Amino acid sequence: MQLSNTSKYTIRILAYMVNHKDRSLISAKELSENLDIPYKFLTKIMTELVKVGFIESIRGREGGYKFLRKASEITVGDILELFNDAIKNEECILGIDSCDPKQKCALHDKWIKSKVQLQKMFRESTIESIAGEGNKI
Amino acid sequence: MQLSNTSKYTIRILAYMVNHKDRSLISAKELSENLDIPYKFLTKIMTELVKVGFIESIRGREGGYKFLRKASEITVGDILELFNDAIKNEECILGIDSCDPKQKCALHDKWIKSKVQLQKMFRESTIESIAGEGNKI
DNA sequence: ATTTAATACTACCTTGGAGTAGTAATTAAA
DNA sequence: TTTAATTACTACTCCAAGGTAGTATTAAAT
Repeated sequence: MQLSNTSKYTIRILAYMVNHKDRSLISAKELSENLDIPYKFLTKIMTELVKVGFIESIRGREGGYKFLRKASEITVGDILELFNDAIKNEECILGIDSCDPKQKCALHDKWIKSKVQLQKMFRESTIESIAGEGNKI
Repeated sequence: MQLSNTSKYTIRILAYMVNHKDRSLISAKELSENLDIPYKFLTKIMTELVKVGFIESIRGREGGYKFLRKASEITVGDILELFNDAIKNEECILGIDSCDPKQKCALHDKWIKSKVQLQKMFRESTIESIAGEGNKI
């Protein structure tokens, strides 16, 4: 029960970029070293983030990445969605296909309560809120 | 963000066995068919459950499995522990090694709140409570 | 022009979870 | 004593996540 590394990395990458918004471009090398993420794996993620439009890339010497969207408009939930890592709403925690409000599995109601709280947390955690306040990244 | 199939299957297997406690033995075939779990994968899990002492097996014709422990004394949490599927208490949700109360990651406090609720739910959900009440299994 | 530092692309390797196949061992029934 | 029905064991396959390697492309600095 945990997030994928790709999601965890992405959250930290975007938060780092927002924390250094003053600088026009940030390189993969800097991100890799400061966030302790394997360089090659990181660049793979970055290319994906470029493709979905979260960031922009400038190639060539002195190149790097730039955060494109508003930090207050991207949430942890969005990132989890992107990497298919979110908690699916229909999905029964015990994997029972036909589990629904009429014929519930034993954990149904309790799980919904936890699930709603988790989803709320993910949805309300913007990159902006994660970046600021001297939080560890 | 979900449980492993092995954990899901095990919860349902044990609940089914408790629901049929009147019968002395239950076969892998019956479990596989009624719970819609791949036969070979199920027997692999059963052997594991025998090894950790949750159930007992009788080999040979007319053989099968028997629930050994008290249904009120095995929890979903125990099962998640068994398959290394539980939420680890020390583990930062963003995967930051040095995340602790003194130097927190941005999700730290919110995550703890959700985590505690989840752990409580898993710890309080005994096989007995899952089995009864006409719940879907 | 050449070099250098950067991103992008293609192809691979590794690991663990999930699942399958075949056979051995066991034991009651026939 | 043979057969049938069961669990146990060994050894695989398949797939996706995580990660690595090498090369191509780009563009500023020299």
